[in-house]
Amino acid sequence: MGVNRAQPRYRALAEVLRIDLQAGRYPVGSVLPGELELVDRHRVSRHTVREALRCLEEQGLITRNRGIGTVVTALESPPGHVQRLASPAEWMRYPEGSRLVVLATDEVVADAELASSLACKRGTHWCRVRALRRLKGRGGAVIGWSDIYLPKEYAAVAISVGKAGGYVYEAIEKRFGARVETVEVELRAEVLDAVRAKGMGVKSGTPSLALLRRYRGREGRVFLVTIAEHPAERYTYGFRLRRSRDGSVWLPD
Amino acid sequence: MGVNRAQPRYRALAEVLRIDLQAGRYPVGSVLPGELELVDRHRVSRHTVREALRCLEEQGLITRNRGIGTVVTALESPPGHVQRLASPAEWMRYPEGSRLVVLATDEVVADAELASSLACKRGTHWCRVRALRRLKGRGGAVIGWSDIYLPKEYAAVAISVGKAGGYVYEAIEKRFGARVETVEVELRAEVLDAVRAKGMGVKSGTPSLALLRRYRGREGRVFLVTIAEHPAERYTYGFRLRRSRDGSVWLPD
DNA sequence: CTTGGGTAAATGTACGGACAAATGCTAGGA
DNA sequence: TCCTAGCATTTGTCCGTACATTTACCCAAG
Repeated sequence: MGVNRAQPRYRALAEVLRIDLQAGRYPVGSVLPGELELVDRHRVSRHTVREALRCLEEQGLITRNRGIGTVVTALESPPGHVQRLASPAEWMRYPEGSRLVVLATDEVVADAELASSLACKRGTHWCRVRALRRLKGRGGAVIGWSDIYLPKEYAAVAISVGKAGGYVYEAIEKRFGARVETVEVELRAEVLDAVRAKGMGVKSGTPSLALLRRYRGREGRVFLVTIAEHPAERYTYGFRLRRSRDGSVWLPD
Repeated sequence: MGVNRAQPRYRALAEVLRIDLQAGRYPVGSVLPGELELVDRHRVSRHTVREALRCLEEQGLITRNRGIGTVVTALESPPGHVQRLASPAEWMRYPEGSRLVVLATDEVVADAELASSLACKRGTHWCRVRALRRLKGRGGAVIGWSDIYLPKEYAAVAISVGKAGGYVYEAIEKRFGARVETVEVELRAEVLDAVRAKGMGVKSGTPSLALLRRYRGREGRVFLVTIAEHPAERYTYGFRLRRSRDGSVWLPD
């Protein structure tokens, strides 16, 4: 059993299924044959089938739903050049850790631009917490400016921002019994406006990394949006990836 | 068996082990008890133990080595606030795909600044390929500028840049029998210099997302470095994450 | 027509066993 | 001394089985 094969069976099966997928046999949104069906077809154990499906799941090609089946979510990743790295990555790791220092809490009404960022209608009311991100320790350097937007009904958690550990979204989950299902992240370069530049003590017009995170619940409801600005001279984001066992994906190191 | 538990056993075990780790019982670099040992200690099957270890592996806390054992690689991620998202993420997905159009290939000698980017000594010689990234199709918009640096001994693959699909690092692997083990990614905001601004047809001084990727082989040897610039007005990087089954990590959607 | 329960189907969890493959170490021989 | 063969240890792969949990669907009762 399992002697001297170049590739383990589950990986070979994953490869076969991936090729089937990309050949159009199972379009996006369709349901793959059940695990037991695959057991019969390929004459392997269910364990092997499940390992194979796990491979495809890690590559983001399928999702598995109890009671429903295994659904195809993508056929493949577009052949970019060097760009496309399927990469588990820690998002935003600060050297030594950092903390938020709240500057102000107020209520704002979304204008056109803000509405686009918050994915809401113009005129919607939000609770906004403005804060500086500093390195830990007395007099720690300011490395960023965060604006945290909460829907009015969650405004109560505003006071917990900057308090001891834990994420804002976790505070909302705990307090209101909701659950964040997805996060949308947007990243772009900007030049700092005067207010934020002054608040962080850098020159107005400094290039800055703008990082937006939009937390959504089950039906797409927006729970929380944070917009962080990091001046180039104060902060560079970096991480390292290593190859997974089978070489198909990149993992954080 | 397995009736009405709030949490499956493997996840509970993962939690226990994670707490042990963070309590300092197994310092970074140390070897965890073997799987069979954990089977005895916790009175569960090896399958359950392995699932638990897989959880910890996905969180980046351990790595498992056949014949050696399970090694602790991290105790935890520093307690940021909203920032820290353990997140498998597709890195750089362009809308509709894009292609590289090579502008020039030349040889450069690393000055102090470049040496820092390329993680080499000053005075080292590199083969540099300069290229524009455009959306596909005739007259596709220019969305970025890439500088690709190759060590002199790999200069032969320079001609394959921009040619049909596949990554540059894969070309190196195939041609020279090497294997990329890790990738370091650095991200920051910059203002474009005159040359690149002109090349992309934007105003000099435009804010730009600078993305550096440093590919390394087994002994840390640098195989390839790419530096991509994306003007803010031309490109925003975005992706979506969803929660993993057990809620411990974020996966690409 | 709506609501409820029951059933079938699908994946998830968990147990058991066995052998393969990689590594580190040791003992023995050249 | 050095090198190799072999052994013990550890994780990887693969098989089998059973039951739990979730979901979709049908059908009967109200």
